[in-house]
Order: sequence, then structure tokens, then C-alpha cells
Amino acid sequence: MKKIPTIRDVAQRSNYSLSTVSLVLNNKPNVSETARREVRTIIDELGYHPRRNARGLASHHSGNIGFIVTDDHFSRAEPFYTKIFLGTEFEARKHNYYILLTTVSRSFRTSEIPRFLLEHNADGVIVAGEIGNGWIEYMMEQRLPVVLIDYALSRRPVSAVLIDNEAGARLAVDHLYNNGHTRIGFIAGNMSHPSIRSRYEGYCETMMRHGLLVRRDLVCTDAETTAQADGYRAAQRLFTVPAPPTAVFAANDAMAIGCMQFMKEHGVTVGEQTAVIGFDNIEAGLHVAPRLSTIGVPCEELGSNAVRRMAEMIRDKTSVVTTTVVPVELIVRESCGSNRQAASVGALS
Amino acid sequence: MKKIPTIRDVAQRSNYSLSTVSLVLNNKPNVSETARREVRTIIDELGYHPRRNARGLASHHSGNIGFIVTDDHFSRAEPFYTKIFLGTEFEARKHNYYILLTTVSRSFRTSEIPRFLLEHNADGVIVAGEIGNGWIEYMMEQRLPVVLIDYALSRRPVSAVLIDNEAGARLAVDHLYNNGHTRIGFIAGNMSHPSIRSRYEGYCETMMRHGLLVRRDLVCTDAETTAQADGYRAAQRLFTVPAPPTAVFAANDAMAIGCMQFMKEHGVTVGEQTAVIGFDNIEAGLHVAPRLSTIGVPCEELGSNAVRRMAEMIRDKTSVVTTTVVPVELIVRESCGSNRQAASVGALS
DNA sequence: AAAGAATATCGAAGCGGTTCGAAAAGAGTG
DNA sequence: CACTCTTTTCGAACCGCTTCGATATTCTTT
Repeated sequence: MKKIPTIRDVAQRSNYSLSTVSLVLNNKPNVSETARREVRTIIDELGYHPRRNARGLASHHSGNIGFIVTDDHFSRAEPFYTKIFLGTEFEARKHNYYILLTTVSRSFRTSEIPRFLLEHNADGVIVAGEIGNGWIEYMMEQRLPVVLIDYALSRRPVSAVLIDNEAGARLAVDHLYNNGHTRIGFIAGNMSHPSIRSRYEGYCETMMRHGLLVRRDLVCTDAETTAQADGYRAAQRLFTVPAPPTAVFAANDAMAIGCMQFMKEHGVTVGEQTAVIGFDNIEAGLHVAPRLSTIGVPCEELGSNAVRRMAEMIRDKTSVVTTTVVPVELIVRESCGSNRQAASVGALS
Repeated sequence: MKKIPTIRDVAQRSNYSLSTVSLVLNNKPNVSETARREVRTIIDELGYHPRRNARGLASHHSGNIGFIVTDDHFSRAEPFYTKIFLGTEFEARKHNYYILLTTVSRSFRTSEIPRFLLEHNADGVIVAGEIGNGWIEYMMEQRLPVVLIDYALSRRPVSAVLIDNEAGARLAVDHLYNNGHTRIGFIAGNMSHPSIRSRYEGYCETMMRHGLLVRRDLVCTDAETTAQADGYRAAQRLFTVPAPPTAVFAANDAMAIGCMQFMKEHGVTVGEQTAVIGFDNIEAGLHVAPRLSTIGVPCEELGSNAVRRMAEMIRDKTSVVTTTVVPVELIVRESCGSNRQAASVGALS
């Protein structure tokens, strides 16, 4: 078994000192081109790779980025956070980082502090989704760069990567308006969630821009949650008022599907007669009939953006706070009545 | 900003030497109970945690387990491998390891060797799914412990964690038999896949155990792939022979759904008249009507088993090869006609 | 050509642990 | 009580790399 080469071997064989080899390794200035070339040759020859551990110990950089998500978020059926994680994973590779994933419970508990924090084994932390304030405070205390995903904190200035919720609502309402709808209802579910609120605001703003009335009886904001059943109940209300909506925009797909469920059960033809658009682009939207039109969120990009930002923060040692907004896209399927010909195709897909 | 305590601080404050503190830290023998207690007290007092990097450098253990999955496997719509990964993640935590995930292409390429291997930053590697032989050979050369998940290698002796495919088939066929079916068809799709083959063998064996004939015209093994369309085509054949099956067992859910599709289109009532059981328990099985009965595979357990095994291998420095078989479960829903009362409940779920 | 500035290279001191052999302290024994 | 044999504790070397200050070299400038 061949011995694994160390920087010493490279130094000896190249007739340069340890220090010079190290400088080459790290692409630092003040090394002659000759030296650089020669050292690099030897490195290739030996198949040398510096050890993470040794490097980390000496340089106080672990080369890892922590990724924290609350257990309730992560274990949800929808792979939203899984996708975000994958996004970070792939982007991290480009920047030569590894992602260390850990779930914690929502509220801060010292007993749950991730090992990578205790062991000083992460150069920064990405947090996905809403999380207890204590967590963020803890990491700020440790002077670790932090990037939030899909969760903004008004109190403390922390960098964040967010979904463009308002633009999503705008896309949906615009699309409905352009298809001739004017009585457009909105199912918010629970307005205390910041994303939902933004979607609501986007809805209102767009309605007004088109000179349309935001009718109170066509907006449901009083649910406890934002589940399918809430959409069902909301539809119950929306469709029993005088002059019911000809289109519904739901703040998420689950509620949109609940809404469709009610409509189908009560003889309102989804798509043809009345349009429905959701938000999130969950799998289930593909399995309902007609398939749900929705606003697609590029989860992977949320992740990759966060890593890119994190890499900058670590490199520049800056603590400048930035907020990145990731664009969404309108996905037109059959539930909004403007893509009828595709309706039959999807069946076997 | 308080300075981060080191082992030296602990030593000084406790009036023991570095070495003794280190022994306590690692739960090594030959330390008096008194010393152990006192050192531990100081550790708590100081909130001391050894640094991964320092530890790793000195002990030649990274504390990481690499997780390799081919990109084509990992980017599939079904979260099979994602779940496996999560399984490893959670189990790893218990053993104080971190999982470093990387995707590679199926065939071995030196340009794609994961960084954690080059940088000697993993104590072992878990590989999920079929992968090019070169990869495994490479890791064996590096003398790294390897555990395969859902993929066994006949040539080289490598530990593996496998799904109990045969038992799954047994469960399915037994259930159908117990519900009075005797003409039970099987849709294999592509038999070159080892899992499919095992399922086929389980099917045959169980049929014979019940004294039932394995009719060639009720078994489809000639597809190129194992997708929904293959199930559809298989059904086309199965249901146009004399004495068609009263029950179908498909080697995976996708094909089972395709089969159901055909049946529904051609007036064969699924569940009531003819039973269908799939394999894998994919999401989509919940969204078809009637919902698909299937064999559930505990993906997380595949992952956690692999990590447990890996932890053993690292600890014991053993290279004993083990094969762990993870049991599967029969999930009875409505497509096999024996759970009718639940049929209406699932609608809103 | 000499002095000064800029650039290359090097030596040595860490980084924060583990580990091994030696020394010290206890325990057991005749 | 002196003498082994264990058990406990300790000192020092070392893991593989970075970094800083010192030294050597080359380039400018006058």
C-alpha cells in the first residue's frame, strides 16, 4: 500500500519549501510562475491532495456549510425543503464546500445545538424555513454568517433568499384577467404567514391595477391553516354569494385542490366554466383532473442562491446584509381553462 | 468575544495533563473515576467541545461518511433515494457522523471522484443504487469500508443492505390468494433488473406453494423498461387471453397504475372485479382511483441500516461482509378489493 | 554601480488534538 | 517493609497544513 503523499513530499520532490508549495496550493500571490508550474507538476505526478482536516486546523476554515431546517418542515410530505437542500448541495460542490444537514426543533434548545456548531465545523449556516428566533441569535453570537431561505427576519438584519410571492400573484391574476375574468376570488387561508400575506398583497395590487374590485366576499382570509380542507371550506363560501367568482386564485396548491374538489362536487366545471390557479406547483396538482395551473417555485435555486451568497460572505468576511428574490413562473395547465388541448395528453404521463 | 476553550484550557483548569483529558474525552480506559469526574465537570463549566479538524488530523478519522448515488438515480421524480439519504442522515447523527452526499455518473471517471475521497475526508462510503463497478473497485483500493444499498455485487464481496423483494412478492400473492384469487397475473417489465427478478421469483415460488399454475400467458417479462406505459401494454395482453386474470401483481407501482389505466378504459372494474397490487408504495398510488394497494419499502431504514453497519465496520476495523435484508410490508388499499370501506375516506386526504 | 523597493522563497512556530512510552502512584504479596 | 505488578498520569512527539517574519533574490531608480 502506497503511502498517501503529503505536502512535505511535494516540497522535497520539487525542491521548494513547504511554504512555497502551500502558497501555490492556495493560489496566493508572490510566487514565480516557474515555481507555480513546477510545483503543480509534482502535485499531479504524486496525485497529491491536501487533507481537509489538516487544512482546516491550520486555517480555521472547515470547508463546510451547515444547513438547518426544522424537523416539522423537513418531514412534510411535500419535498419543498428536500429540493432546496439539493440545490445547496449542488451549488456547494462548485464552491468546494460540503453541506452538513441537520434538523432541529423550531424553538431554540441548547441540547439540540447541531454538532457542526459545537465542534466549529461549519464556516456558515443556511437556515431554511421559519425557525425560532433563538437559533438565529445563537448563530449571530457565534459570529457565523447566516443566510435564511424563504424566511425573512424583520428584527435582526440577516441575509435572506426569498420567493417572489408578489410577482407570483401578479402572474396569476394577470393571466386570469387576460383570459377575460373580472370576478377573481382569492383564498388566503391563514394570513399570518408572511408568504401568504405577500401573495395577498400581490393579488390586491394587481386587481387594482386592472381597475378590478377586491370584493370582500370573494376573499377568504380567516382559516387557521392552509390545508386542502381550508380550500374546500373557502370555496363553500365563495360559490354561495351573489355573483360568484369566475376565477379563483388560491395562495397554495393544497387549498386550490380543495377548492376544485368543492367545485366538482357542486357542478361547477373547473377550467371550462371557472378557472382555478394555485401556488407552489406541488406534485398532487398533476394528479387532479383537470390538472392544476399554478405558480412554480424554483426550489433548487433558492438553495443555490443561498450557497452562492454564503460563499461570498465567507470569502469577503463581510456582514453586508442582502436580500435575494428568486423569480417564480406561471405554469398553465388545464384548471384555468386556457390550455384545453393539453388536457387529454397528460393522462398517461 | 470569549475565546473558544481548547483542551489545554481544560487541562490547566482541572490540573490534569492534556493526555488525561484526552483519555476522558474519548472514554478510554485507565483513567480513575475521580479524574474522569473532575475533568468532565470542567468540560461542562467551560462549555468545551473538541474541534473536529484537530481531532481528525491527529486521529486520522474524519467523522464523515460519504454517500454516493448516481445522478440519474437521484434526480428521478420518485424520492426513493432522497428518503434513503434522509435515513442515513438521521442515523448518522446518533453515531456522531456526518453524511457527505455526492452524485456521480454511473460509470467511473477519475475526474468525478468525490472530493471527500481525494481529501481523505470520509471514513467510509455508502453507495445507493446500481453503480459502475469501477467506483466500487476504486474505493476498495483505497481500503475504505463500503456498504451498498439496494444493489448487490456478486463479483466482489461487499456489504449490502437490500430490500426483501421476494418476501414482498410473497405478501402480495398470499394476500390475493387468501382473497380467493387463483388466476393471478404478473407484470415484470424488464427482468434484467435484479430487484424485478427477485420479485418474479417470489411470485413464482408463492404461486407454486399454493399449488397454482404460473401461466405463461399471464406473465409479462418482455418490456424494455418498467414504466407506466409498460404496465398499460402488459395489461393489454393479459386481459385479451382466454380466461384472463382476476388479479394482477405488478413488479412496481408505475406499471400497476398503467395496468389499472388500461383496465378502467376497458370496462374492467379495478378492486371489485379484478384486484391489482403494485410494489414500492409511490405517492402516485394514493392519487389514483381506486387507490393502489402495494408493497411498502421502508426507504429510511435502508439508509439507517447502512449507517449502522458502516459505523460497525469503522469501529471494528473489520472487513467482514454482511448482507442485511430489510423487510417490506403489504399496504392494503382499495385496488385489491379487500378494503372497500376505506375507499371513500381517502378522497379528501 | 549602489541603494532602495518589490518580489520570491524559506524556517519555524503554531493550529488543537491523539498517542506512546516513561514515570509515578497504588495494590498486592511474601 | 521491600519488591513486583497494575493502574493512573504525564511529557513530548506528531498529524499535515497555514502563516508570519526573516532572508534572499530580482527589479528600479538615481
